[in-house]
Amino acid sequence: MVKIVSYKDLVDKLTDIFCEYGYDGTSLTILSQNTGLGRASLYYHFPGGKEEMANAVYEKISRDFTKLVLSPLASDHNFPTKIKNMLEGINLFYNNGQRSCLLDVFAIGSTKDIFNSQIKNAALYWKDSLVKIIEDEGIDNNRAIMLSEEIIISIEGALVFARATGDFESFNRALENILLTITKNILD
Amino acid sequence: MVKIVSYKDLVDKLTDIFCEYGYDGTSLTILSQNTGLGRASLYYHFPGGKEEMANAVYEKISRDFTKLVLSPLASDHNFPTKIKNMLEGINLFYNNGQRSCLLDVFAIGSTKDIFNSQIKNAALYWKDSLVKIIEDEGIDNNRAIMLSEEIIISIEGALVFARATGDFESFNRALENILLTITKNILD
DNA sequence: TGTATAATCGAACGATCGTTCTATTGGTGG
DNA sequence: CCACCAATAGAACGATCGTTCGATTATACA
Repeated sequence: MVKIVSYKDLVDKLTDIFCEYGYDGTSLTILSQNTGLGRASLYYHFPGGKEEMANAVYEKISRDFTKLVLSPLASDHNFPTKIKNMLEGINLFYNNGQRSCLLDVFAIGSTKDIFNSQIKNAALYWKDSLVKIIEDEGIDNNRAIMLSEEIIISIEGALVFARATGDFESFNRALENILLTITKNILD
Repeated sequence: MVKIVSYKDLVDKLTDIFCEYGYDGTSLTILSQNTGLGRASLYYHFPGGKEEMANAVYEKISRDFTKLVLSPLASDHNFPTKIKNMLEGINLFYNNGQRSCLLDVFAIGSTKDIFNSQIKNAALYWKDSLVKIIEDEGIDNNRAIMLSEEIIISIEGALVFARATGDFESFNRALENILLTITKNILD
């Protein structure tokens, strides 16, 4: 186990734990054992307890998503490069498809109502960003919306499929396939 | 609330509850309140307790999935009809995309290890069924595999996207789009 | 080196967990 | 009408939940 020596390490570890057990399935005992910190020590860093830990994890992955997935779309590279960089960011964010639970953890159980609107906003912002750069390539709005949804759907579906089957190489294949399909559809 | 008058009604209700709260998030108190049955009464029907209830729910949705999604693929209709019937089954199974949690509930938390292999088998069997009927249309194996994965990925992704955004009409649009794309790709 | 404070910990709290016990109700066949 | 059993429910069990307390150790600065 990687030794925890900083607050960042701690949040990283908490992320792994919540992903593995889910929010409701993660007990303070599990958190204590897997971090190596006593229960009271966890409350020293997060006075708000389990909910504050989940918030810290959510904020971390929210920042990661913005940095790795959204910011490439806002760069001034050409269209294929934007998509390519986004897909590479996706691969990093989801750890080659092996970390598909990031969304599920917060979309299920006690945390559902808390994070629902934030997840919705993130999904819609992602979609709008895609629509925008596709329209910039001369595609009309309706078709840009359709293509954008197809991209996101393919990515999320590839995650679900990879986890369900345990075939994580299918995730990389799916990402490559998306790049081929979208550039072909746009730049025909 | 629909009154529970049979064992089937009870399992249906349990399915709704587990979907809403997740396995770990579903307490006996919640189960008792939402079914209208006392805690001990639930144990009369399910001596194995919470885990047996989850098993009953899983077996129910497993039967539903076989009946609604898999059996259309094994029918003796022509190819487009098979796909069309499967997609209609998907729409019923997932309740117009509003019940996307069916898989997630069992793929996360305490139930993960129990149902992992069964979920994997179901996903692979689904894929193999698709590969088989696509090959029957004269498509070579590699391309049939690719197309099959694309279909499943699009369906699962559409579920995730619809739930994340709350836009459940997008689910129906995605299903229609799959039907168009696949029949066009196969019967060109 | 002494001291303030950051960081840790085990123990214990009340509440709730899943489960079981004992008793009571409702319907059905003799 | 009674006897039997399916089905119900409330109360209580030990265990674990998330949380808090009091006290101890490590660290950094004067």
